[in-house]
Amino acid sequence: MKIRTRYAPSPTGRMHVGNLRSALYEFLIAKHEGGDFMLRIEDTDQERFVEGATEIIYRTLERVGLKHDEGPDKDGGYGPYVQSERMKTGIYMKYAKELVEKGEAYYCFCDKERLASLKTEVVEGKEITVYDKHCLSLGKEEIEANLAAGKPFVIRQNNPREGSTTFHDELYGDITVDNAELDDMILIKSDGYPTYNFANVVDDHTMAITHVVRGNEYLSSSPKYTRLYEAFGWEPPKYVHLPLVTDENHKKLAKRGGSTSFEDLMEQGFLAEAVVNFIALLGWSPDDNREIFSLDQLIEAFDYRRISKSPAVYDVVKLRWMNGEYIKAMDEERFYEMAKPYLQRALTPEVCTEDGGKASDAGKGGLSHEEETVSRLFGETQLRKIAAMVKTRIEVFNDIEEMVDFFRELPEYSAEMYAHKKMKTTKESSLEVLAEVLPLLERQEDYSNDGLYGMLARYVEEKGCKNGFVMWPIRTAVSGKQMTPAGATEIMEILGREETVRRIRKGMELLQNA
RNA sequence: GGCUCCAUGGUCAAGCGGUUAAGACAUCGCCCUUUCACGGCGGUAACACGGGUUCGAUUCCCGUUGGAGUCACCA
Repeated sequence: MKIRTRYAPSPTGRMHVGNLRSALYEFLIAKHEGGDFMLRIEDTDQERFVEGATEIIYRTLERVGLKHDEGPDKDGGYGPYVQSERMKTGIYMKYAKELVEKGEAYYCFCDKERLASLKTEVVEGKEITVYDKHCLSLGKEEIEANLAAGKPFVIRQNNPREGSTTFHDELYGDITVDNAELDDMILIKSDGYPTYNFANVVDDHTMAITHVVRGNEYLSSSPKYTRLYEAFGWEPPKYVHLPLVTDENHKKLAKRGGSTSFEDLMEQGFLAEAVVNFIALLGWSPDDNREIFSLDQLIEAFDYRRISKSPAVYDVVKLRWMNGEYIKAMDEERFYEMAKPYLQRALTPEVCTEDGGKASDAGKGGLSHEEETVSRLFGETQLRKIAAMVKTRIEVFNDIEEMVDFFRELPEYSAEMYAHKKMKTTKESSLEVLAEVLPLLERQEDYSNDGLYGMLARYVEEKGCKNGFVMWPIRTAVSGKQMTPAGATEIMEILGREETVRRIRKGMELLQNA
């Protein structure tokens, strides 16, 4: 039988990496065996609904390449695919009533006050209530009367108090729970909407989902679902509960708390492919030692039996590393196009960016003011050179700015930076070198990297010292940085003679006053 | 607290009765080098504990401890 899986998010905000990983695994499980993957929007909670959240879901799935075979925008004959729309068809109420008739569910008219009086204890700030089946004993007439009077009601599942319920999970095996543990959960809310729990079961069944894949926070409520399937006389789907993705404190990843949403990651300059690759390995590993996988390779390799059972910490440091690997592997042109906006932002003089509005207003067709300035100071050729320097050294695009901002403006730096034990340089030796090199630079005709390097190499030879002895102070003077994405002469080539000379003079000044 | 699940280095993890217990990230050191980085090489670092079962347990069973999840008219 063809596998059918679904991703069933509720539109309540951005997608965090845990959600995204569920979607990915659901997609992979289906696609690995040529099955179908569908998208169902679970918007039964009108209060938590966030405007635009559905669009975020579409955009994110599209961006990472998880194409759904069926969904709100792609009817596969099992629609509608949005729960609020399904509700209009009366499907949930119909099934709920079926259960009521079978004695597997019942109307409940208890109000908030009565429910509150049921609260037994407070544990870790959470109130624990167990419904006492009070309304189960209501007579038919009473129920009819209440209904006729328009009294608000919910429909509750009627779980047995005796015995136990067992369900099978593909990863965790058989799990058995005493029925006494099963609360009579609400199926239909007083606003007429189904609860997640109920809608889920009805939809998964009516949409012919074969594998229910979800986070293992649902593991403990699964017996209730199983009871529902049994009550209906439906065959339960195969369950695959996924190990949790946690934060560094080993707590379940929450929407709030840290920037763990996919959108955040994109804003920080991560690549969608790298994120997908990384989260695929959070809870799953291939049967070899490979770590870099494209989505297609994942589909090929993904055997869900190899999903682990223990939770995985979401480690941004490793994600950064992996992103860096993807950046290094990118072709030059694509990298340049992606890096360009970051470079421009970093290289544009403050004046132009101080007022963002102005900067963009200035662009009357063609180049914006910002682009104009950048192209004047750092034309296309220069930009490309800088991009190439930075490519193998960054992990995320946001790293660019800090790495290249010195091109725009020499930062304040300490004279101590000139002293480097490994290079055997001191402040004195540095001053001497700078003073000797300055006239050579002023005279230098070929101001290319090669030309400059050749000239300095001759100077080094005459002086009879090591390369670094000369290069270190020069690089320090022209960059003012401990670390730069390139060597001294490459930097000089980009800065040009005038600016280099200015910066070296400044360095000498700094050393003289030190 | 009840219930459920989980347990190999700091992190991701391989292992599925007999291994010098892989690999990756991080970290440390060395080499390379026009600093750093990149790259190359190497090091430190783990089977939570206690009982069984077995000729032999990281691996199977039980318990302990620890961690997590869950206990809503949220999903």
